[in-house]
Amino acid sequence: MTTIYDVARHAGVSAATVSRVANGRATVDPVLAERVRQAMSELKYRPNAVARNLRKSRTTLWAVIISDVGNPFFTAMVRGVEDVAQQAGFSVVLCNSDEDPAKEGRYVTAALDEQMAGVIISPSGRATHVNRLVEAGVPVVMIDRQVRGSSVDTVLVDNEHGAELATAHLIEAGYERIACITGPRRLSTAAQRLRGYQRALRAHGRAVPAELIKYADFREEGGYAAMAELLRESRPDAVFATNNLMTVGAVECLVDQGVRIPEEVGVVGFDNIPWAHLVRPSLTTVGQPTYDLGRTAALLLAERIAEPTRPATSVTLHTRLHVRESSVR
Amino acid sequence: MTTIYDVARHAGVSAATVSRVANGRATVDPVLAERVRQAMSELKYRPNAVARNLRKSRTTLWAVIISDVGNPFFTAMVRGVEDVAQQAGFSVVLCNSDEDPAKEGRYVTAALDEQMAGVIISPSGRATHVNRLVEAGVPVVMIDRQVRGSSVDTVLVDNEHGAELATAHLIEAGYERIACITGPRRLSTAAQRLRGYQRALRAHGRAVPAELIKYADFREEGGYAAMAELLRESRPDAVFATNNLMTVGAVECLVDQGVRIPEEVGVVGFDNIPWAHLVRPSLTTVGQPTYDLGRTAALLLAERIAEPTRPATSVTLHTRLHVRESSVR
DNA sequence: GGGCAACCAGCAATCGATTTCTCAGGGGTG
DNA sequence: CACCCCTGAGAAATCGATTGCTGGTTGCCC
Repeated sequence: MTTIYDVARHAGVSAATVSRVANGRATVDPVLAERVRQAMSELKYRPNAVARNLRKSRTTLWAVIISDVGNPFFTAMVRGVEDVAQQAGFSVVLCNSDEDPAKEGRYVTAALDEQMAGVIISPSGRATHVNRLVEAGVPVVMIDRQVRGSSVDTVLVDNEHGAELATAHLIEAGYERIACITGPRRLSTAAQRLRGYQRALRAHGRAVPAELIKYADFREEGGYAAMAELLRESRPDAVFATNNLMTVGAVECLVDQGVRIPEEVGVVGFDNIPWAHLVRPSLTTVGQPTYDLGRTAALLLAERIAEPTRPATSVTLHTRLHVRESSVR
Repeated sequence: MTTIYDVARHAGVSAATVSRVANGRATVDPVLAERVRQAMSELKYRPNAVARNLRKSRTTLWAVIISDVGNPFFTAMVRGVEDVAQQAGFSVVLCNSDEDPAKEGRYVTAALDEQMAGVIISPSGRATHVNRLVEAGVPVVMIDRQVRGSSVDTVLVDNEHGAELATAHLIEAGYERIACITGPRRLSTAAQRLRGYQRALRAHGRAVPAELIKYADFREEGGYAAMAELLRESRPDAVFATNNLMTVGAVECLVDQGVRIPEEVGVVGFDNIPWAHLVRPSLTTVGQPTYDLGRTAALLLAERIAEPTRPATSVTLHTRLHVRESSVR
């Protein structure tokens, strides 16, 4: 590999001058600068990023810690992050925590050790890991989920409102026993969407029967199992599932058991489901602006890096109900 | 941040000794070692990975360069890579080339600058970028696609065979005018799958009419457009699409135009399609062992890092035809 | 008891770029 | 004409960890 010293020798200047030229510092004689540029291109010089990182004690990498790379919701988000990062001169390290706080912790540690320039995290539990980053002075943005006890930039959607719309829609479509399959209690999205569901029921003068609420794991299997339990125990005539994978699981269960959608059971899911319109019946969903969620988080992170002391802001983006066949009988 | 010198001072030893303890070198007196460990935990010492990287001139990061994070095929693969990487003590940087050689080139440059320990790449075009890595001595594994003119470890599936099975299945199901929507000519997967299609036709004594072959872009829109053209120009009664997104696009087009599947047009797609069984009619696909593709590539990369001079190997995994409703009338 | 080997800790060099400090030289001003 | 200021380039320190080399100590054997 050619180093800055090789270039310096070749151009007949010192390494300091080469560095100055490479970084666009103004204080270099144009003639010398040209000679340096010449040498750089002749030797195909590329600065060693690791050495630069050590000296500057900061890299050009962002860590994006999400809980499931297999979930299209998160990858769409990552795409938004990546596009902004690229623009701003950062690369994105994607980390998959699998909803496991220990794994999340390991990635946070790695982000600290590697001196990442910033972290975008969809926290899978308590505030501990996020706080470690904050305490170390690493710029952080929380995305999709929030966690109590940390004041950091946050990008969310109006979960409660979206869930309320979805549930109200089912009520207005004439369903009576509307169940809710929600996610792990520790996740803010699960809690908020459940709250929206409850609020809609109350607003329509309905009871909120505990047996119609199931806590699952935000995965396909969990949705399937929860739906199976519901069918066995309390025979709902509609179900609101609080994320995409659980919606798919619930539908699978209904199909397997020969329950007709939407005639016997109406279905609404939170999150976009890729090709929701190809599934028969097509699925009614609460759509989220996933890409923009990522974009916004990335923009916030870039701003925080530029201006580390400014107060934390929280951005809420809007969801939209897409009514399709699965909820209209 | 506490450095190795802080620990050394606190434990009353030299930095060298701390380093040796931290790296588990045997040549340290157990008493001293214990004192060092004590000091490390008291000061919450974490070695600075960047400094270590500089000294060792190599990191613990792998770059995985794929052409579409939005495609579940690639993310499933990444998951396989990640699990192995984690085990072997590496972190994964996910890079999205978007099928754009220029963007791919930028990521390769970044991988070189950052001294990544290895690269897994699904090359989007010519050999140039892969060769830059090889020439720089960076361990590389090609995945999913191959590129001529580079001898590097490769993990593929039996594309031609899978395509042949798919096409033969359509022939045996009684379809007469079987079209093929394939991907960009420069991609080996597109070429091989097309070849399998042609071979199956010939093996059954069929002509291979040029008007039934469309080249598209491996994306949903491309599949849609190609299907629309086919319907307009040459009225096929079946279609074989060579990747998942184009299959979805083709089906959308058929649905939009009110063409019944499988009665009027039979459909088989290459690649798994998430929830293929929920789509009505459920889609017949050539399934690939995506997770294992990633796993295998990661294992090869780990081996090559351990033993850089061994000859390049090429692993071919097997596809499997999943017959569902869309191809049986 | 002396000599030699083995062991082990520390010094100092090193990785490659950045940046502070220093100093030379040119130009301007009194 | 002398002095000062300013510009710009180079020398050297620095970031934090690793590692070859050196030399002191201990232990074993004759």
